[in-house]
Amino acid sequence: MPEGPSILLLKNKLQRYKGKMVTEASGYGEMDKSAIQNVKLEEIETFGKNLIFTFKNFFVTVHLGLFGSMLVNKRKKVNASFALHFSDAEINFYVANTHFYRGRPRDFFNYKTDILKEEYDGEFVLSTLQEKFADKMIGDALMEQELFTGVGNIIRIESLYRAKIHPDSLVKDIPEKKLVYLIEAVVNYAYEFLDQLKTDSVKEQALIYGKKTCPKDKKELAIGEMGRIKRKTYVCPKCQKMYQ
DNA sequence: TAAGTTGTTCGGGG
DNA sequence: CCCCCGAACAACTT
Repeated sequence: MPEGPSILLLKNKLQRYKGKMVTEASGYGEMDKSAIQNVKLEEIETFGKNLIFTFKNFFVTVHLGLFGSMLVNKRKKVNASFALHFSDAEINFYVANTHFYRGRPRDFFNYKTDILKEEYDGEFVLSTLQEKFADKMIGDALMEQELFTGVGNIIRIESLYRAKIHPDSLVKDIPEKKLVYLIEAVVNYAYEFLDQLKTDSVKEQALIYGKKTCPKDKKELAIGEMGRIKRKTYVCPKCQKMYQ
């Protein structure tokens, strides 16, 4: 279910639990939950596709993968993999991967790469992209969470279309101006995605993701796996330039 | 009904 | 030691 914007939306929904006491944690996940007992939930944050629950000396990340979901004060038939309990409420996660960290999130995660954070730094992303990912195809590089934290398949497809770049173009062959435009398009579209989630219209409003033809000239899209990554890719071969 | 999917981790081989 | 790739995992929709 989730790319970065979906996780940010979940975070926003949970803000009312900030400052509340967590009475206990449960779930079949293997993470040690013994420290999460009668502790105050100090912050709820995100980093890319991770939801972060911050306590005084530790924090827990929750990642929903492809099939995960969250319910507040409701339960599914299947067991939760992780749950936080309050005196009068509960947050349940299904098919979620969790990690326990001692310390603070900022000491572990580089907020400069998170497409939905204030601290996002497009210049840092650009220079890292050119230095460390020059020989990769841009369609693959966009999925690297250490560089484009929070980008998933939909944001990848849609931002490449907006920037008119073919995903199989090597980073080193793409003019810097185009990369700058792409990096801006990623963030702009991520915020559009966030808005569209509120009306459940992400797929409807996508320009080429899940579509058969290009909205510009109604020509057929190329659809299939491209690059190294095993994800379905949508491209308009006419609009999106292959740099080489 | 079987296939497809907004994702990551792990381990083996090169 | 690093990179690459395939397998594994899981639940829900069409």
